[in-house]
Amino acid sequence: MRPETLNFFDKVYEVVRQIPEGKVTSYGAIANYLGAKRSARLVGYAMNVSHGKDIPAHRVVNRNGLLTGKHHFEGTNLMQQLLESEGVEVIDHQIQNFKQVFWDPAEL
DNA sequence: TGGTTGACTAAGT
DNA sequence: CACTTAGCCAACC
Repeated sequence: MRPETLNFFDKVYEVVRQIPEGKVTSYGAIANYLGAKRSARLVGYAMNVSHGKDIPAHRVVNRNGLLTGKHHFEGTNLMQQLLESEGVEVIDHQIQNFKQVFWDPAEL
C-alpha cells in the first residue's frame, strides 16, 4: 500500500496545524513536504474538506501569497482579518513581505 | 466503475 | 507582461 496517499488529507491537516501564528505557507510547500510536490491541488482540496475541523486554513495560501481560498470563508475579508490579527500584513487579500512570513514545514 | 472537479503550479503564447 | 494551456491526483457524484 501507499501510506503517503492513504492519510494524505490527515497529513495535510497535521502540517497546517503546525503552522505558527503570524506565519503562512503555500499549498505547493505542503504537498512537497508530503512527497507529492505535484499535488498542490490535493492540498487545496484537503482544505476544502477541512471545514468543521480544527484547521487554520487561513494560514495556507498559494505560492504568490494571494488568499485564493478566501472565497471559501464566510465574508469576503474574514481570511484577511484573521491573518492580520496574527501579525501578517495583508493588503487586498495579498500577503505583504510574503518571504518573511512564509513558513516551510521542513524547517520545523 | 468512470468521468468531472479543484483553496495549485509551471510553462507556453 | 497578462492570459491560456497542460499536468497533477485524490475525492466526489
